[in-house]
Amino acid sequence: MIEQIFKIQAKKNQSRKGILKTKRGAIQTPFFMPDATRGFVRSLNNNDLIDLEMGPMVVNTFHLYLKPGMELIKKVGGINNFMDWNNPLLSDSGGYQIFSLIHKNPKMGKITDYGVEFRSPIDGSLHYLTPEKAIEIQFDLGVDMMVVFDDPPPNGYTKEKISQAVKRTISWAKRCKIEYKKQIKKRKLSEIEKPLIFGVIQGGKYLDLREHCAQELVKIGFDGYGFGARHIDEKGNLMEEVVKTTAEFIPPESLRFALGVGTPQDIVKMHSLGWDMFDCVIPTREGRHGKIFLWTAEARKIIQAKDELVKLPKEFYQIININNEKFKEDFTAVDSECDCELCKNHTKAYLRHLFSSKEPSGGRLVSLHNLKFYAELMKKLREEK
RNA sequence: GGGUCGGUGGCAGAGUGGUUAAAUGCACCUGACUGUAAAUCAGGCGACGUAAGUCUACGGCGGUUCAAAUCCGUCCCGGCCCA
Repeated sequence: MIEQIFKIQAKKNQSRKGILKTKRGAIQTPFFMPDATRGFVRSLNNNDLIDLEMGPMVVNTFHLYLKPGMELIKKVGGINNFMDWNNPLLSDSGGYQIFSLIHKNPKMGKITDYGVEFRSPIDGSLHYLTPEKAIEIQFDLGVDMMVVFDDPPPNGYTKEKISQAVKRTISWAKRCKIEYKKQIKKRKLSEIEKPLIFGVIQGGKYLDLREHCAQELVKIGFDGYGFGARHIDEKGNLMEEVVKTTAEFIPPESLRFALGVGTPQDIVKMHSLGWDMFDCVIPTREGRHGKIFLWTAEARKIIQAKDELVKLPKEFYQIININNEKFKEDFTAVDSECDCELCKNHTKAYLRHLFSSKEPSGGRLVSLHNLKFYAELMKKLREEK
């Protein structure tokens, strides 16, 4: 009998809480992973991330394969060693780069049913990624959780084109699973040592395509299933019905990974609809750009009082832009109730000065604050009765 | 004192008769960012007006011209060279 890797501890309506076991330790769900795409969370260091107690991070197959390259990573015994990071890691497969590089700019590569030719954003050189190769690289990285190579089309594509991407995603998922088994055998990995693997459900806004994709992936069998492509519409609003129904296509005992999600609001909503894992660049990227996430006074009270977060008003937080002129002579703290490095030590006026002077420590301070905000949010979701 | 080059929007700096409210960069203001080609990108940036538009502007004043930042005269200011 194989030990259960994901144990649901509590379930309320559709949202759930549980414990996920990985080779580098257990993780309570729901959780949010900061993106350390190239082996680092921009502007932060390991101690920052340990202090935040967020758990795992996300690294990227494509970016690490390009730089520093797999030869070097194999030499140091994997990406955890290279990063000096002993907590779990999840690697994304490079599938997203089909969307972010090629679908957005066809000059960046070519997609075929067999694999994908990428042009390196670093030096323009050509690289070929197949489902098999993406899996092999992720084994070489030595991560705890990996993702299949998938094809995430823009939501604006025709149903026919999205259907084609679904077909490709399913076929690639099969090849990934075969390669996954092959690698485990080849590397003689035990049940405890083997990484978890996630399928990714595509289908855009079309429920029948999502359903078909999910069914086929479940047949192949994965430890968890991701929501692929964008979960929001052109206006940035959550595609609630699609997200909700897709979760229902996934067996309850499997993990549900909302890739690239998202805003605090989207995370809360998707968790309430049955999703367990999240990752996004928003807290760090927007942090580097001067956008600060702040609890409203009311939400802060609820957070501290251990009330139900879902009962919060729709706007439980606000975002300020520290670059705005109105903060020029604002000598108050960003958030007087927050105990992060930024809020404890600096005024808004000083932080604005750091940004105005293009001093990178400004972006670092806000990234820290924003991740703390996300950490508090996730903790709150886990504490919900 | 003589010669010479020059004075353009917050700054730097193009433009040498009409296509110029004036390139470009910086600064400044605002916005975007969702499995990171992003310490990036987009828009705005003389005044008044929602707008069409109107007015005021290229050191000062005065000319030439249908038309001047651009040509002429003169004055003021600055750099360099000579005495």
